[in-house]
Amino acid sequence: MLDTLIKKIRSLDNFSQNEIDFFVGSLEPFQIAKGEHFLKEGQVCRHLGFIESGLVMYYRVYDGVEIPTDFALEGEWMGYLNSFTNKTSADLSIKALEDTNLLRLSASNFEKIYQLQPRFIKLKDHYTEMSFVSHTRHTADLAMLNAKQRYEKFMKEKKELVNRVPQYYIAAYLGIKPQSLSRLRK
Amino acid sequence: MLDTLIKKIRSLDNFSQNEIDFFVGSLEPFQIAKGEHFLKEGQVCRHLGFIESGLVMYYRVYDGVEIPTDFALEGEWMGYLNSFTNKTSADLSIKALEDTNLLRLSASNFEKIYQLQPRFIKLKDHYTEMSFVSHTRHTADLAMLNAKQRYEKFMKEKKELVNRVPQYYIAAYLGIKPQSLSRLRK
DNA sequence: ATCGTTTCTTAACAAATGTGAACGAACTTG
DNA sequence: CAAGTTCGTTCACATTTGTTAAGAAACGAT
Repeated sequence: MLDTLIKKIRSLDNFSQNEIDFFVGSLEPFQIAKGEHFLKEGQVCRHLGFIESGLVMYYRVYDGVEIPTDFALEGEWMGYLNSFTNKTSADLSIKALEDTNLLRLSASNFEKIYQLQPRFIKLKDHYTEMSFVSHTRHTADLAMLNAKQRYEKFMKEKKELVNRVPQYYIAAYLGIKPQSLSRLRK
Repeated sequence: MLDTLIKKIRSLDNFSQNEIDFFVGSLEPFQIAKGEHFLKEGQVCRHLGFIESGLVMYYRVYDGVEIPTDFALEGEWMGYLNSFTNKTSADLSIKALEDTNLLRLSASNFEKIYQLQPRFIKLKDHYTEMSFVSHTRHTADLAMLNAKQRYEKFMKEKKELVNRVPQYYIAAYLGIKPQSLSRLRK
């Protein structure tokens, strides 16, 4: 999985082996047990994490109901960049839906990496873009498609999640009641 | 309106008068007529704009239908930061819903400002955060609230927009058919 | 001001989604 | 393994939202 990470970094810019090594050396292994939080609403996000294995959910609590806004799984970065960058308290939470192994990068280590080679900012910029684009897509889906279409699109585009995320979270993510999702599945 | 802008910038960090002057001097006045585009899908966003007067809409086209994802009005910054920062082609468009006056900041001028004082990056970081937060809120609203609740929330929180954005755009933004919105208004 | 176009409203009906309740399956915990 | 809990399914019924069509109102261009 580290290969994947390095490949991803290289694809962003032409970093030297030295720089890559320094970057990788700044990561620390970290585990989150299923159900535990990586980030809680109100906290400042002090790390980004590269997921080696497992699955996490970003969510917002609305009237006591957890509404997922995104998911991330092995081979992807996770964390709340706004909070990480601006040190503002997060307005959403991130928790593990499975036991999850991370390579964690602290804000202070990111600072050092940036001092060494400012082009590493591209990592953040790229990740911001990915995350923003995926969000506005989902928003447009919610605004434009009916429940059935949203579910079909989810099935088609998020195959990896279908059997790993509980139905009721998928339902909430799609803006559907669990019973209705159950009906659609027939 | 320039006062507002300067106040906003000062609120982000303790910039010197010199730096502020340099920043303001990098802006160029620019007009967009109602219906004209500031950015079209597929283009790279080469400017940010501070809106002096007017109103613009960010939108995505879905099956020939324009789905607004956000609005911006006088006193606010506009532009597609992902595209601006990463020089990637935009996956959404921005057009004026009213004749709009901007102070425009080009990517190359932003570069110069950043050379002078790297802390100006906070402008972008802050703006990214605002925009991301407002998006995930809207997403959660679409997923969680029914049409009536979404409309009521919009009426309450977006008073400035209610009478300036055409109904059918408000409807599309809220994920409702125009006829249904009309019914709700009674 | 007039004509043509676009936007908004209304209504009847159809379709989709929510609600509440019940039940069994699957998963935890002791 | 047993008991308790959570999760997923099903159903009947209520409510919301979409659809189609028509006309009224507002807007723009000549």
